[in-house]
Amino acid sequence: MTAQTIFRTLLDRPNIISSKYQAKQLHAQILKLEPASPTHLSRLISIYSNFNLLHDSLLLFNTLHSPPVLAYKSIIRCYVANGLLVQSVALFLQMRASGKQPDHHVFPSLLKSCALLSDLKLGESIHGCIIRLGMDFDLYTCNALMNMYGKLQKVIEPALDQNGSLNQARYILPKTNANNTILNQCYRKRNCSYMAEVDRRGSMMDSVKKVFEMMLERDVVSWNTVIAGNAENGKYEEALMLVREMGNDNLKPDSFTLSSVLPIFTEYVDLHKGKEIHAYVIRHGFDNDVFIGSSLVGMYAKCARVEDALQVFNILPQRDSISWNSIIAGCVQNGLFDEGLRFFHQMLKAKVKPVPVSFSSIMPACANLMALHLGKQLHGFIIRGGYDDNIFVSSSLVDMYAKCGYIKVARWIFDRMDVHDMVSWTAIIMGYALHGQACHAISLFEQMEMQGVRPNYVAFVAVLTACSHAGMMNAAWRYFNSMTQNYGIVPGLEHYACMADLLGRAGKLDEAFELISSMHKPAGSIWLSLLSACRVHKNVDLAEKVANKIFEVDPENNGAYILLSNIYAAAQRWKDVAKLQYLMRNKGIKKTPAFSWIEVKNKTPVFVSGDKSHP
DNA sequence: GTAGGGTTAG
Repeated sequence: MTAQTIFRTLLDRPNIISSKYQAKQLHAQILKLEPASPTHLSRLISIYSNFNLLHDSLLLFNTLHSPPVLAYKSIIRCYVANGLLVQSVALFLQMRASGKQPDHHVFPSLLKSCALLSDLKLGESIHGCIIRLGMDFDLYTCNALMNMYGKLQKVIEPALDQNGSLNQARYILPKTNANNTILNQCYRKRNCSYMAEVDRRGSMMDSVKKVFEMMLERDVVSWNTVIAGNAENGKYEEALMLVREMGNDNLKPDSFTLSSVLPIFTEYVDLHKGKEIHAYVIRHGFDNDVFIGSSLVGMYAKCARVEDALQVFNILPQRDSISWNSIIAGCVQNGLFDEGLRFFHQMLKAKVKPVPVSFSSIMPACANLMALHLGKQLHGFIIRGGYDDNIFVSSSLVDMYAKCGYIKVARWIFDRMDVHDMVSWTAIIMGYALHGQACHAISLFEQMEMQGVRPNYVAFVAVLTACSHAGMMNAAWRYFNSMTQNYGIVPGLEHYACMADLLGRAGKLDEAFELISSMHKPAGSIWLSLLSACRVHKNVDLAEKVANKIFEVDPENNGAYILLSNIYAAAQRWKDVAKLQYLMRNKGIKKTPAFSWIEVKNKTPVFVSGDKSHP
């Protein structure tokens, strides 16, 4: 066999080339032997682009006068893999202009570009092109189409208002990561005007369904794509139904299916179903899968099973930044702040680069520990790493500074955010509420409503807390009623607690009693705040009634015993005090002293009740 | 051509 035959064989079967080094060797040898033909050069480009060597591919590509489809396809794929999305679309247009017929290898990467650019119009026109070329029955192309529509739904749906038209302020343009700024800006301008035209002719999930139903053959990727599309867009029952249906095509759930399904049970806080999936994972040998590992950690953490989450994390054979984030968030969400911080440090030590999620997961630990010093250090890290344009990161910073006592810094960060979502509004409103600045809190709440951002359950907790701290009874009732009437949110324990607290402090004890009694299942904690109001307003009769309510639902509530005993003492009913203390001794009830702490000048003094040791 | 993790709660 001559050298030429060997190289031709290699070029015909590019899979034999197994490293970048081999690819470059082959290139060098071919250059030495003969002037390479466009076909051979295209195959080399294809090999280079498979190894993601964009620079080498482009150098070769630019030597071609009329590049063959294979060369175009390889460069487009390589552009997308390197995040040069605008360039990939531009090259596709150039290819069409040169009269080349795209084959079915071109579209999957191109459709991925549309998804990453969040450009529905472009995606739909490429879909049209696919249909005209008769490629709408190609398996890979259809899978990519479904993926694109599913991803677009996820970005566009939340930015649509009630009329189905796009709210520009809520539509966040993706970062195109292109190094050609002018091209990028042109693209964004075009994209904006396109997006403004979007009317909701039907949801993009309908398009996913249509493509799926039209397909002649479906493989496991097709099923996984349509399952993930439904799961990511909150259509949980549809997703689970599809998992059951894929068996009819003789397909079994694989690791992709499972990591799309697990977050559903996490969302449902369904430990039982989650464990069933865990068992399936173990039986089918998916327990080394880092994707599934992260989902399992998240599922156990959400179900308050931190021990199980830790166990899954500890036996993971490999960890990436997402599995670290899962365990960090899992600890923090369950109140294990120090453990969360320890994992964060361990992650840095393991040389895993933090991502925005790492910061938004760890920051609540600083906020709840009121660890200002640490929070500031992380803030520095965030600024240096350029993570501060992330809405999750900024919201967590607003919350941290507010909780650590720096409401002005919190407001400064809030004002410098590009866009505000409901959570960032809620964080700053709650900040003002905690600082007793109800006017600011209420004014911001109204600004939020005016900007068309719908408050949710937590946002009402924030504004009601503000009212309650400032004794603003009328405003509180207005918001409490507006919650159900205008937004259809059923008031929960926290909302009732604010109202009861407010009524109690104002001395309207009977009204408070009535309000709490009207609740479905009032918890002990809410009665306790009324009991405390009874003490302030010296109403012993009601206090006894309230205390009995607490003992009914929570017989071990030591706060209730202490409060009632104090109320008796204040009324000089010493016999009742003694009776109560006898009862407490019998039941083994002891009050754990509460304490507070605050970080001042890098020191954290701790206070107990009546403590005068710190000047 | 397909997957996992995040901010707000007296």
